[in-house]
Amino acid sequence: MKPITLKDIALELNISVTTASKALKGYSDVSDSTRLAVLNLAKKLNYSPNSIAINLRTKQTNTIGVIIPTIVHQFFSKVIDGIIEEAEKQGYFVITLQSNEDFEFEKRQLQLLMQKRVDGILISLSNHTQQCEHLNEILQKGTPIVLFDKINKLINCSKVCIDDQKAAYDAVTYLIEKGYRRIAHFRGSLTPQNSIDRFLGYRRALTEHGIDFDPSIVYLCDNNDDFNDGYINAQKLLKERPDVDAIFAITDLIAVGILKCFNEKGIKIPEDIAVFGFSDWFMSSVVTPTLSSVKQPGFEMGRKATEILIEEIKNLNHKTSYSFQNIILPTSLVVRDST
Amino acid sequence: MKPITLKDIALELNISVTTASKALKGYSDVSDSTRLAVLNLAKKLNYSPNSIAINLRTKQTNTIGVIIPTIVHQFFSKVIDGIIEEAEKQGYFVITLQSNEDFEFEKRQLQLLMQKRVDGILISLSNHTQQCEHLNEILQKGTPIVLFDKINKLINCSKVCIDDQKAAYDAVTYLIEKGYRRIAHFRGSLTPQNSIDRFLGYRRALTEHGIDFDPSIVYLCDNNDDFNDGYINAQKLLKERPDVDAIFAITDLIAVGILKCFNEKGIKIPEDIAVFGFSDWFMSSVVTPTLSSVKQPGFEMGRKATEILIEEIKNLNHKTSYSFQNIILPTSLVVRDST
DNA sequence: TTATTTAACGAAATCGGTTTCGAAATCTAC
DNA sequence: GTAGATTTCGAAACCGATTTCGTTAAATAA
Repeated sequence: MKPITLKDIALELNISVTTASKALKGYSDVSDSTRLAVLNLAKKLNYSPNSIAINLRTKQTNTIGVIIPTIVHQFFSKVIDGIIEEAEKQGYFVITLQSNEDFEFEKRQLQLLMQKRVDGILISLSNHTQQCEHLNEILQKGTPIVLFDKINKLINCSKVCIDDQKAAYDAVTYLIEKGYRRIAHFRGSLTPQNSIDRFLGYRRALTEHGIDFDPSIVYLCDNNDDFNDGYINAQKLLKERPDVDAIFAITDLIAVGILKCFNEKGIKIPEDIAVFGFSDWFMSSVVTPTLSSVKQPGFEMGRKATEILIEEIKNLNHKTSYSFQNIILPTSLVVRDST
Repeated sequence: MKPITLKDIALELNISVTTASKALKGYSDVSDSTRLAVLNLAKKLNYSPNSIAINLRTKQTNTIGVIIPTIVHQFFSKVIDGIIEEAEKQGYFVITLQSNEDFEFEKRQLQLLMQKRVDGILISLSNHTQQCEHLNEILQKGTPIVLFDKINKLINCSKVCIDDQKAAYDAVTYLIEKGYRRIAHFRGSLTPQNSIDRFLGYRRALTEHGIDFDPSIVYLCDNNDDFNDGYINAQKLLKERPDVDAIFAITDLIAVGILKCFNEKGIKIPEDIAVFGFSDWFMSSVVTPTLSSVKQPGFEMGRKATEILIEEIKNLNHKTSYSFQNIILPTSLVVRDST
């Protein structure tokens, strides 16, 4: 019932706890005979060192904390997958918390992780996070943070993300090259950086290809991940602007909402109107018609962010200096039937 | 840079660490003046007790471990959501690991969690887990385990799951009542209990409604979550058994694979053939036609399993006895256009 | 005045390891 | 045979908090 401790081993072999510890850790000032005896008994008793005791002494928990807006989300679950895989490879555990896109919640979760004394933190900011004092405080305390996906350029730490503006630019450029001219944008809420960047990429693609930017065909979807927002705005667009021949949507969920509306109204995709999504959820490959989308490397983003974070943790331990990294992961277009 | 400790507070106030600790924990043998001084200084310095030190002394980590086959899976991410929410409410952290449906991996992950000294473990068994010694060992050591979703009845611990057989029975009964007679089953691999149970429910529904069970229209999908398995077997079925008028699929992913095949071949759903899925993924509400499915309460399953686990942890701490619980959560049918 | 509470505090042990430092015992060299 | 080196070990401090137990001084009771 009670876990085996070094004391048990020492007692059994009539040696000190010190010697038992040294034997297991390969110190040279232990005779071969005692070392062997300790090793054998440890194996026999299935001894496993109390990691909490080690944590206390080394001030390391081998644990990293992750905060994401929500876990029930294809993209974020892929990120978590990448995080867990890389962390495990390097001997770290992962504690996941959700911010529910709420700034106060996010602050609280960071507090909890700090109390838990995690070695480092990975975070994708909530859409309502404008200030960054709560993150700077933690950085000052010497706990490394790596931002991913939804980042804030003002925070002085490593970051892993995609180039949202370029990705959007590429998608819209593709539509233009396909011959579409009246391209609407179903944008996300106004404050998040990636929502802004995708909009900017959309606008730049238009202007650079000699198409006037028309703000009246930019529809606002307050919630990036609510397919009803896509559905409802699609109805609106049909009434208001029948001249639109393509839509670039901020997310696949919005795009799928659009598809549903069009399917119900008997509007042909992509003949009457084309639809381009963003994120390449699995769903997009099975809806009708299959949805063109921007492929976002979720797994790799999680993996890379974790790699950088653990690197920084180790550098801090060895007191070697390092500089922050700013990784932009490549995206690509997945062209399907909807365009 | 360095976290504030009790020692810092004691030093500053010229009192002992003991008194500082007592002041913070509300002991009565501390004068009001010193108590106030400690409390004020603690707040001023933003003192937060070192949880690792407390963990070491109390032998509690306030952390639970979770092992699931894969996190990139709508059902499991909902379960995790429920787990995290309930755990957080009760002051626990959650460490998530994946077994990748591999028995050896599962064993290893359990070892890791035990080394980490988690207070309890939640696990959904991999499809290749037949033996249960690795779990019994842990239970003997006094670490509570709660099985969920993919359980093993032979393991003596609490369990939270659905009645797969009844859920399948209900779905197939619905099809029969709708007038379908030649109902095929796209079953999952042969060993997992829920795969077996859903098959048994299917068969029982047929026989109890006077329809002969025909093993030649039971198609094997080795991987429950590979929609290609559904796609390929659907092609096979079209060639071999054009008389089939409905399919009950083991998962939504398989069902969506079937839909894709039928859509491509121009087969009308549900007129020519109906399709019923299982799990009610979000995807099912947006494919064409929308897919009827069995609603599986993922969030509630995670929440309830966590509630039971923490209850057991607390009972163990207080040395009060308790008995294992066996919770069967209700399922329901979500009827859509595919039937 | 003496005996007995009571209030307020701190030394020390504890949790389970790690690491420094010193000591004893054995061995080598001259 | 003795000085110095080597081998092997363990006492003690430490990580940071908790808790038991004992001590001192003041307050109360007899």
